[in-house]
Formats: sequence, C-alpha cells, structure tokens
Amino acid sequence: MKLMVFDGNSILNRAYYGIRPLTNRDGLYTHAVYGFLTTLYRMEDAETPDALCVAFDVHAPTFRHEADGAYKANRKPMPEELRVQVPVLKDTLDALNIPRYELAGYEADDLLGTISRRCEAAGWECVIVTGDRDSLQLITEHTSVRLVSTRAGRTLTEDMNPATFREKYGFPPENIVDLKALMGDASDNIPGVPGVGEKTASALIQQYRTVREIYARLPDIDAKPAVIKKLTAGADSARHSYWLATIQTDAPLDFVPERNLRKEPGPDAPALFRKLEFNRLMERLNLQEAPDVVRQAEPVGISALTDMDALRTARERLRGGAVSVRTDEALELVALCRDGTAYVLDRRHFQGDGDTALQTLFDGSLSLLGHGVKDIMRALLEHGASPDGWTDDTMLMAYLLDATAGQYDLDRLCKKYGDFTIARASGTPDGGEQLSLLDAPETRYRNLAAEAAAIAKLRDLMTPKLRDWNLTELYRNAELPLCRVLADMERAGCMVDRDALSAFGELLSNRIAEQERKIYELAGHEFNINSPKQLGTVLFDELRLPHGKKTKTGWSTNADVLDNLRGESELVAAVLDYRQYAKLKSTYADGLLKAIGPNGRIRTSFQMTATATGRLSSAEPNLQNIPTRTDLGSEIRKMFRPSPGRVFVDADYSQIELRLLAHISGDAAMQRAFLDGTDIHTATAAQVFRVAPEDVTPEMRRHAKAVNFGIVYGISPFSLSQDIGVSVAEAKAYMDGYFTAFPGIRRYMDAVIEQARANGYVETLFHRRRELPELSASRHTLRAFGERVALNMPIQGTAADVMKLAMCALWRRLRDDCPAAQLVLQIHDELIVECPLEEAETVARILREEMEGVVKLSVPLTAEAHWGRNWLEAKGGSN
DNA sequence: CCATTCACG
DNA sequence: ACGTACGTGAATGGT
Repeated sequence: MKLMVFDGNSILNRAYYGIRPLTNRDGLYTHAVYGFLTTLYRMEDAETPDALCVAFDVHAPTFRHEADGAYKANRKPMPEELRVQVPVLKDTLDALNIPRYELAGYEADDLLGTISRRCEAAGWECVIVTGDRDSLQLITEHTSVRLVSTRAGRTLTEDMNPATFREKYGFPPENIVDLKALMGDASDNIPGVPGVGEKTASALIQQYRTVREIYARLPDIDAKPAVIKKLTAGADSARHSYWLATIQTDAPLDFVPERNLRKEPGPDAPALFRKLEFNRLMERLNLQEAPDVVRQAEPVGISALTDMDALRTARERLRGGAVSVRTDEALELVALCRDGTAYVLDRRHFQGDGDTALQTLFDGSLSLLGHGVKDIMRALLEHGASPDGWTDDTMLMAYLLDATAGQYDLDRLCKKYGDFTIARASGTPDGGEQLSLLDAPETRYRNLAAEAAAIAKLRDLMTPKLRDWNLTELYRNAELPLCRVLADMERAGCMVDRDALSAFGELLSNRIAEQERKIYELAGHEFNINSPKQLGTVLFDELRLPHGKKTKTGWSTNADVLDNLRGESELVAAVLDYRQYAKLKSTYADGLLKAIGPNGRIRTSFQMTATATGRLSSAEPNLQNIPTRTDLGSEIRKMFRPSPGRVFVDADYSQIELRLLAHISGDAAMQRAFLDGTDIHTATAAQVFRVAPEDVTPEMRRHAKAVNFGIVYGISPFSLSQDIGVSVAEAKAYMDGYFTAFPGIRRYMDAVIEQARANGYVETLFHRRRELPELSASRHTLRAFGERVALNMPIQGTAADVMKLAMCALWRRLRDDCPAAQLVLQIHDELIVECPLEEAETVARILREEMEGVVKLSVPLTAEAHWGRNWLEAKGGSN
C-alpha cells in the first residue's frame, strides 16, 4: 500500500508564485488553490497511491520558536492574496474528502516526518510531495520525496529516493541535517557554524557523515586550521542548529494510514467548484451539481386553460404585470407565467377554435416577455393573434451580452447568468428540444411553465447587465422592435419564378455535362470533379501541374489557385467553368426550387443571434448570397419577382463602412472626401498616388479600392499584394501612402487595438460589444486574428446597428404612409421593398429618407434607390 | 462531423 | 519565425 502526503503550505506557495493572479466573479483569489489541485491530481496520476492526505503548518508558535526566538523570525508575512486562499484550500480538501492534518506546536515538516514513519511502521510506502528540500532528510527505502519546482511557469518534479539522493549529494539522506547544522539556513534563520559555508560543510559531511563524528575527531579532522577554529568556536551553535533542522518523526498526531484511503468527492464539492469557477477540474473529476430545489425556477401553481371563460379570466388576471411566455414551435402549447402562477393553453382542447383561443389570449393587452420573440410573433401572426405587447426577449439580451456564445438555449443561459436550473418534471436534462411527444401532457405543461418562469428570472438577471454596458438603447430601439419587422418580412417571403428557375437548371445541366466530358477526356479517365482530393490527384500528380497553397488535407484546388493555372491546361479552365455551373445548379437552381412554397414564394429565416458583429444572417434558404457578380449568376436575380402589379424597390447604402470609418476615426481628410461628395476610391487614389483626381487611372482607382477594403479588414501588405497582384513592397508602399494621406486612420487603428487589449472587448458606436479573448492568446496567429477583428468589428457592427435602426424606422413609416408596401429582404447594406407599381417612386423616396436620416454623423450617409420588375432590374438602376 | 469550396456583403 | 482580410450559409465529399 502506498500513501501520498502533500506539504500543504509549500505546494500552495509554489502554485501562488507560479501562476498569474486570478479571481473568480466575486473577486476571490483562487489561482493558488487551482494550482495546488492540478499539482495534486497530476501527482496522483503519476503515483496512483492508495491513500492521500495533506499536512499544514499552524500559525501558532512551534516548539522551535519557543526554544529559539530568532527561528524563522526573518520570514516575510504571506501576501494577502495568498493568505486568503489558505482557508479556501482547506475547505476544498474537506469537500473532496481528502484528509488534512495540522497540529499546534508543529510544522508541516514534522507532520510529514511523523506520517512517513507511521506508514513505514504499518508496512506502507510513503511519498512526500513538497517544494521544500528540508524534507529530503526523511528519505528512506520506503519513503521517497517528490520535489516540486516551477520554472518559467512550468511545474517540474524530481523524484528523490535514497539512490537519486546519494547520486546528487554524495551522502545518505539523513545527513542533510548534519549539513544544515554546519552551513545553517539563512531563510529559516538557522545559524549553523559561523564562517562555514556550503562548500566547506558539504566537503566535511561527505567525508565524515555526521556532526557528531566531526566533533568527536576534532581537532584531527582533514580541514584547514581556520576551519577547525571556526568549528571549535561554533560547537554550541552547530548542536543547536542540528536540533532546529531535525524534523520530528514522533509528533502526537492522531494518524493511521488506513483512514486516508482515497474517497469520492463529497456532496458539497460541485457547488464549491462552481463558485470557484474551476470548470476544467469539475469536468475532469466528473463533478455534477445536484439540482438545488431552492435555486430552481419553478412556478408554484399551474392551471390548464380548457375553455374560453378560463382563457378570458386568465388574461384579465395576467394583465398589468410582466408575463413570461414559452411555447412549442407550432404554438399548440403556450405557457404563460406571472409571479409564480402559470397558465397553459393547449390549443388541441379547442378543436376548430384554436385560433380564436390564441386571439383571445394574445389581444395586445398583455405585457409579454419571451425567448426568441421574432419566431413567436411570426407564429402569432400566422394564427391571426396580436403580435403586440412584447417588452423583452431573453435571447436577444443574451446575444447583446455575448455575441460569440453561439448557443442561446434557455438552460445554458440559466446556468451562465443565474447559476440555476430549470425544474423540469422529465424530458431531456439538457433541455434542447425538451418537449417529447412521449411525455404525458401534464408533464409537458409543467416543463413549459417552468421554462416560462425561468425566462422571467433571466430577464431580471440580464437587465442590469445591459444597462451597465450601455446596451439598453440598442436593445430597445433596434433589436427588440426588429422582431416585428423581421416577422413580417419572413411571413411575406419573396416570389420566385419556378418555371424560369427550372429551365435555368436544365441549361446548367447541359453545360455541366459538356464540361464533364471535356474534363474526363483531358484527364484520360473519369473521376469525381466535386472531390477536391480526386481533382488534386489529377491536377498535381497525373498532370504534374505546379501546386500553390496547401490546405490542412492537401494541395488547394480553389479558384484562386486554378486561375493561376489557367494557362497550363485546358482542363483547368474547364474545371473552373464546371464549378461555376455546378454551384449555380446545386445551391441556387435546385436549392431554391426546393424552397419554393405552394404560394410560389420562398420564405427565409432571418437569424438575429448568429453573427459576432451584429449583422443578421439568412438561412433555409440563405437569401443573402444570391449571385450577382457574374452575368450568368445574375440570371437568378431575374427570377426573384414581386407579385403581379407590384414592383421591387431596392435601396443600398453607398460605402457605409468607409463612411463609418471616416466618422469613427475622425480622420479629417477622409471626412472631407465624403463631404465633398467625390468618389471615395478615386479620392483615395489621388491622395495615395499624389495626383489630381482627374489624373487617376482606372488601375490606380482599382488599387485604391482594394486598399480601402483591406483597411476595414485589418489587412497586411502581403494579403493586399495577393489581392491586387503586385509585389509585397509595392503593396506596403500603397499602405504607407494611405496612412500618410489619412493619418487619423492609423491613429484610430492603433487606439482601437490598444483599447481592445486593455478592455478585452471592442464595441460599436451604439455599444454593441464583442469580447476578444484572442488578444491575450499566446499563439501569434490567433493574436493577430484578434487584432484584425478588433479593427473590423466596430465598423461592420456599427453598419449593422445603423441598418437595424433604419429598418425599424422604415417599417413604422411604411405602416403609416404606405401600408401596401412590404419589406421583403435585407442584405446587410441593402433593403428590398415590394409595393404597388404606382407607389414605386414614393417608396423609393421613403427608403432613401429613412436610411439616410437614421443617424446624424460627421459625414453624410447616402442611399441609392431603384425599382424594377425583378431583383436584377431593381438593383441595376434602370429607373 | 469536419474540411473544402464558393455564393454574398 | 510565422502566416497572412472581416462576416455569413449551403453543398459536397470523406472519415
């Protein structure tokens, strides 16, 4: 059997100085405790002992202090940040069921000595883990010492047994006390023999082993007369030092090895670890917090609403206060909760009157909060119920508080913001799609009601956080009202010409077949052109074409690479054509056909919490990436059509990101360019290349445009050179010229990165925030990425804020002035409204007014609006 | 489920 | 010495 005993104070001390300070949310320092535990578990893994315990010093004076007032009197007091962690460590060990020992009047070393000897007496092996070399004297055939040290932040251990000790020191372990008796120990204020240092003492001990032997043979020992004189004079001091340095092995400690056998962590461990935020350790130790009834969100009473009277009564009871709502996707079940009282509507109880039931409950008179309000509104509108009255959306709140979280399901948020769990009666514990049809109806009611209760609780927890981060305005003026706007847009959908799309698919099929034949012929055999792996084999192995960039899995075959190989083989051009056709067919022709509904319209879903910058995204299908850059791709846009008798009005912000950069950076030259109303890329070229605007060539403008784009992304000279096909030196010269022309931009870029580093986040003009942990990463590439994000997010994000505000303003304006008009699509800086032909000019004017006037900046925001019979026409500007 | 590619702003 | 532009979603191949 083997027992491992830790020198508590020593290991905690090592951890404290080896790890950079860290506190939990409550400001409690925890890093030394964390370091202690990682050391403890690493050692346990290495040695797999049967038993484990920890020994501590006590503050009270020990027998050594009593005998010698100077003993350890030079010790500096523990830093406050370490001192507070001692009781935390003791609590943690108790929670983990790891025994700990301390004894008034004795140091940890004496307990280590006593414990190791008791182990030996019981026939056990003992391993002492400490950072302190004093314990080396305890080494025997059955007791070893693992010496822990930290170098450059890394924890190293040295396993010392009689053999390794002897090899290192040249004498047996027990004689380390004799060594100390001669040389003393400055850090413990052990005097030793005055004038005798490490060299002399070490030589003497190697030769004579013990102090007793040295003094017994004095003055005939093999040493210089001066040393013998010092030894003679220091005899008492040596004897005293020997006593001080000797670790006691017979302390009156209540210890038997068997009581220290390993045990599972106790019931308090999960909660304590959560409080200390030791999440990695929790996972490693498989600690799971038992549901705590007190901290669960649970409504007290639930009533099922089974008839119209009950429905009306409930509505009146709920009126006037905040009602949290949770529904299933189809709105068949609706739970409403206020102050711990919950009602559940099961529409199936109302047979053909289900919609009436919903309309009765949702009549616009209640003050509502929900999770994912846009989708609830959309469903309410489908059933003719009122979409009004929503005052909060916990999903949007959570998104504003952490745009990079990725997942915003209720369970996660309860854990993250409230440290509570939803009291579900049954169902999946993680709650994702928690409503199982297999659950009894009552169970589903309970679960839904519990979730509604959790929403209210979450709202209360997140509201002050939004306020602290100045996000309340953005939340109230943009995110929340946008739910209604998007619900309308999604409901409206967009008409697509099914027959035209189908015919286009046929055309593409033919072209694909044609290229396919050509490719197989040139390759000499058939293969899967869609497989980059197989294509790579053909191009780079069989045809031996030069390869460019590599990917994680092989040589890249992307359009960039293939374009450079165009001249090498006809096959390359054929592959590029094939790819273009295949993309158009699979994603657009076939993909969109599948998405056309029975009414001939495609309905996308606008995701409000998908991006890290604040932009929307569009999915199932994505209508924000319909082709436009090639003529063939643009054909698809012709098939997006308004209903008969109506037109599309399309408006887009011109250069919104660069205008925002000019505003936010305060660069006077760039602001002037926009105030003068000149073409920004031409103006940039004139500045960078130091020519008059009229002398700017198309190539100069093209390069300036690339620089402008690059700046917004946090570009490097290398990437710019790749983009526009010039040397890195030339690209660098462009950028230098740019920063000379617009010195405010460079100042801004430096400042934003500095702030991001200091704060750990960046924010938009409207305080939308993105956390940037990448900036403190150790990996250079990740840090560089963080810097680029820091440069881009405030610009892209502010543009998103502006667009959201404009959409809300536009929606209200159209509702009041042009009720027949309907917003249908948003593509980041572009809006599409469908309206009657005769209102086209009015709507175009309204679009421009609302988009341009939504915020007042130091540079004008401009929007161009056009209308037409299809998307391509409306954007093209024929009107 | 991940990697690659490519469509968009 | 290193790697190289921000933000998305969909289709496809391959493990």
